[in-house]
Amino acid sequence: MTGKNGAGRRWSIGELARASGVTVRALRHYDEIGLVRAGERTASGHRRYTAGDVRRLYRVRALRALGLPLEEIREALATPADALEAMRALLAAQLLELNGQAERLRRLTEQVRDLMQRLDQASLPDPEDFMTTLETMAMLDGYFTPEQREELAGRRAELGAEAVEQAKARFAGLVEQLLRHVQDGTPTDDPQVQDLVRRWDELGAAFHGDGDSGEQTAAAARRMWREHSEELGARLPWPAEKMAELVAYLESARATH
Amino acid sequence: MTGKNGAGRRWSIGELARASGVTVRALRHYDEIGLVRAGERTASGHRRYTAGDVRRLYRVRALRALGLPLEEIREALATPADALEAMRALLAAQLLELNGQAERLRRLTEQVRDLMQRLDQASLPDPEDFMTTLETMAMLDGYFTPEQREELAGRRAELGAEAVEQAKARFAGLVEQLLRHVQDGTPTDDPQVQDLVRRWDELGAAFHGDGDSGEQTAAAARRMWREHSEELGARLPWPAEKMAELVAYLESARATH
DNA sequence: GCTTGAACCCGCCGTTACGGGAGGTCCTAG
DNA sequence: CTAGGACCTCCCGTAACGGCGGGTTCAAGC
Repeated sequence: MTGKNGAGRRWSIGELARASGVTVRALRHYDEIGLVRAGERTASGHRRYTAGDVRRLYRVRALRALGLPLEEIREALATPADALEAMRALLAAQLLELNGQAERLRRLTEQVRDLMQRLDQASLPDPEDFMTTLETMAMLDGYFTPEQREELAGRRAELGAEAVEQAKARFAGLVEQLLRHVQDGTPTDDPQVQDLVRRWDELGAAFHGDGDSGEQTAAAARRMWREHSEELGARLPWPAEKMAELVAYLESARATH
Repeated sequence: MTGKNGAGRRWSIGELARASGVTVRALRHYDEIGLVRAGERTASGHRRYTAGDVRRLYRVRALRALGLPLEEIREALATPADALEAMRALLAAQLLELNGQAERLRRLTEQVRDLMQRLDQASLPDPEDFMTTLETMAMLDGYFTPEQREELAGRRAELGAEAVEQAKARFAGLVEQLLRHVQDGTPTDDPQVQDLVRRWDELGAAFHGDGDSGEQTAAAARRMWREHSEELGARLPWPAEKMAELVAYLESARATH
């Protein structure tokens, strides 16, 4: 009787907008990018949407509500055969994507919470301290993977605050002694120096962990020190250039096996 | 001795990019929007970053890594006094934001998973069926709040698949009987009609739930039927215009108390 | 001093999914 | 016949840069 597209209701863009809850602007956008075309136009150019167009719009909206980008929706709807298979693939991919996003969100939330905790409990009086913490965080970002950062944070929590303070004190002692050797020009293969370096590395290992992943973390830390000794040194009670020398001295000492 | 800004190292934009891991383009962008300005320029216009600029960059990167928009970072860093309080507020707001995003992600994931399940277990052979499901989902979106959708899904799961099928069958019976009354022109206050309407509403209540929230859900459903009887009716084994009439008939019957 | 390749400059277009506005045309009711 | 909606087509703006193109400038080697 009636041809496939000949008869049936038509919707103006405004009517369709009201019926579907999509804005007129968005409908025009979908038309423009060819996602949901108005099947017909009046002589004067007004859009006329057919029932088929309306159904397509609803499909698009459903997939959009799942968070899919318009481009992927178009591709999925463009597959006439194997439509179900395409959908399965699309949804599976989206599920992966969402899981990834959830994971990133989890990490971010964790970091923000951690930072707030430091703000609340740690050094109350000095804004500079906190700012410096921020700066250091950004540096760490470039060198450690998220997993490594998580491990480091976990290990610090595990050791406890007083153990960390104790380690810092021991670290300060090592720095003082080593700086004196640097000053005196003691050769790096001197047994005393080697012993100090060994204790330094052991101290670090408590934070980096052991085994292969611990070694990678330690390597990342060394690389960071090598490339940023100035900035990192500025936070310590010794002059930055001294720290740079010290880092070079340490590397040299380690190189002598 | 040396003035506050007179001495000290300067970084070219490329050096700073390599040292910080930020791209040259991003650095120029930060400069352009006034977020991290190069404190100096050479006579020919090349950017020279001072140590202060570098520190500011690291702060910005740290806050950016927490997901904060550049505009908020600028505002937070612009607060000289009360910097810590500003940080606290900033992070607290960000935590709320992240929680909101996580919640939306959870909902999306839930929906995608649900849809995949339908794809896998339900009507395998017909792509049209699934597409129609999609279309219906988009309609529901406009009428039910996320909470209502969740409740509806929960109640359906709770009732079980066979109970849902049984309800559908009873629903079909009611439609047949009511359509006959519409055909015959039975007045809507006829006791038989009123009884059918009562049974109809009871059937719906099993899905909508009871109490105030159930009534709101039911009202949303009625509104949807009123405004979309054509499209929804197209999925049922009765002609769409018959369903539109039926909806009007039902409304009239309910209006006669 | 000159050349040359790398580094740097600025300005502009593109990305997503539309929002919003300008300026003009069309439709329908009174 | 006129008023006021509804509709049309450009076009700019969004966030945070990426990536051109075309033109200086710098630093090192000869």
